Amino acid sequence: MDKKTKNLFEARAKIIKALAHPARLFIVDQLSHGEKCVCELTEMIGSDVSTISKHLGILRNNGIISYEKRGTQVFYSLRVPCVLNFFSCVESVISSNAREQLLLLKD
Amino acid sequence: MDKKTKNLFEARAKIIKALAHPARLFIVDQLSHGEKCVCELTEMIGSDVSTISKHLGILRNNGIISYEKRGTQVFYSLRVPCVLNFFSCVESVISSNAREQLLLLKD
DNA sequence: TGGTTATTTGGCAAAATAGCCAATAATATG
DNA sequence: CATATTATTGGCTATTTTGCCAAATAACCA
Repeated sequence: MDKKTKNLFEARAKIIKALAHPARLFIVDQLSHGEKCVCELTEMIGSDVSTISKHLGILRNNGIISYEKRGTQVFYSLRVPCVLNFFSCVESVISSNAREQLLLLKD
Repeated sequence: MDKKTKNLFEARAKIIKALAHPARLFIVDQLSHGEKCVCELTEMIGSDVSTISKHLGILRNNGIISYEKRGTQVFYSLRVPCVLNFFSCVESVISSNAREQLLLLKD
């Protein structure tokens, strides 16, 4: 694999890795319904604020979400809505796996 | 976040995590052109066979690829082609980030 | 059967990730 | 200004992931 190809796939993996966490997927899902402040997301997820802030930082640094500061609050929104397309495919993988499991049980 | 929601997003993250590695993305990309044996993928990627085999195991265990044994070789193929849709979105994130970088340089 | 090739598995050390607490920064408000 | 609120950052430990080597497994062939 030449260097250029390697860089390409590393860049792609970096973006996907930024999404590869339950809390971060939940955040993306929530932001698809409109902007949310850190406190709202923290409330919903139920981890420490610092933890949520770090998750937001990962999504932000990878250009998946954007933010706007208003007063003491920071509001995040989805910058690249196409990531929502991931969900339907992931869902089909999950149900396909479940069907496979059922088939195996029949043996 | 209730338990059901938590489980849902954990299941989704597990699938996405399985894809979140340069070598594994490369494998998915290659398999989109047709089945490949472990030796071919190993040759292309240039890591140890055992490393490639473990990557394949992760994709396989998450239902993203399937395999068929023929003789001493094992041929892998893409089980859920919709994961290829990820690439175009990821690409748009990357180019959007690049444009953002350019804007920042102008300041 | 013995040897060869292809692949997987076990085990280990290094690196990356996650999540908490404490400390800091920024802004609003009395 | 002092204090409260909201969010980010630093630092730490625990956990997970990665990738190599060595060993085991499987199928083919002489």
